[in-house]
Amino acid sequence: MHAFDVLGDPVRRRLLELMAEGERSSGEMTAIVLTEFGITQSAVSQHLRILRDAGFATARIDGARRIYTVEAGPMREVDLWLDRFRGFWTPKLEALATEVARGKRQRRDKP
Amino acid sequence: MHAFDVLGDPVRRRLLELMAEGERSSGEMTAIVLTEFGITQSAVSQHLRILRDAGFATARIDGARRIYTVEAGPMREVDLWLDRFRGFWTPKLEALATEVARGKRQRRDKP
DNA sequence: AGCTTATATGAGTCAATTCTAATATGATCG
DNA sequence: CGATCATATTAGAATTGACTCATATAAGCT
Repeated sequence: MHAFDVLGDPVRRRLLELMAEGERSSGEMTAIVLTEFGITQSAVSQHLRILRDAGFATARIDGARRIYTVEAGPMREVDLWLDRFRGFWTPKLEALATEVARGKRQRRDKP
Repeated sequence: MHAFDVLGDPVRRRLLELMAEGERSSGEMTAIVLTEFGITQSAVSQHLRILRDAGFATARIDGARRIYTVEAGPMREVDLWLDRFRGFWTPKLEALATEVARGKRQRRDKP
C-alpha cells in the first residue's frame, strides 16, 4: 500500500497526529477517535494495523496494552515526493535553506 | 475533498508530477497516463476535474485545448501537516535550517 | 456547413475500502 | 480459576470511488 493511500483516510491521519504528540496506547487513541468519528474499537484497530503494515507506526507490548510510536520512514517518502513542488511556493532564498536542511539529498547541477 | 484524499490516487499523483515539470495540455497528459495506466480519456478528464476542484491545478483555455498548471496552495497544506513529524527524522541542526526555510511560520517557545 | 479534434460530463457498473458485529487472544485481578 | 479488561481478527454488509460507455460542447479545418 502506497504511503499516500494510507494518509488518504482521515481516521488514520488523526491517529498519526496523536502519536506525533508522543507515544499512545491503542486504548487512548480509540477513546479519542471514537468520540470524534463515532466508529467502533474494531474499526480503529483495523486502521492501526494498516498503519503498522505500511510502516507508519510500530507497537510495543506493555502488559495488556499496545503502545504505539510513529515511524519516520514512510513520512519521509511523502516529504521527498513533495520536493518537486517546493519550487512553486518556496521563495528562492528559503529554498536554499531547505536544500541545506535536507542535506542536499540529490545533486541538481554539476560542481 | 481533503488534500490527502486527492493525493491518494496514483493517476492524480502522476498528473501532478507531469504538471510539476511544466504546463501541460489535457491531451498530452491523457496520452501519457493512458499508456501508463491503461485508462480512458474520460477517466483522465474526471481526475483533472478533481484536481481543479481541490485547487491543485488550474486550467487555461487555449483554443480547443486546456492548459493545466499546478497550484501551490493545497500542496503547502500537506507540507504544513507534515511539519509535526519532521522532528522524527530531521537531525536538530538541519531542523533549524528548515525552520528558517519555512520563515518561522509558528512560534514554539517564548522569546 | 459538415467533419474532426480536444475535452468535459452523466449514468450506471464494478471493485476496493471501511464499517459493524461477533469472536478470539492474552493479560490482570479478585 | 473465572471474570474482566485491552486489543486484535474475521466475515459479511454498506459505502465509496474509479472506471467505461455514451453523449455533449466547442474549436478548427476543408
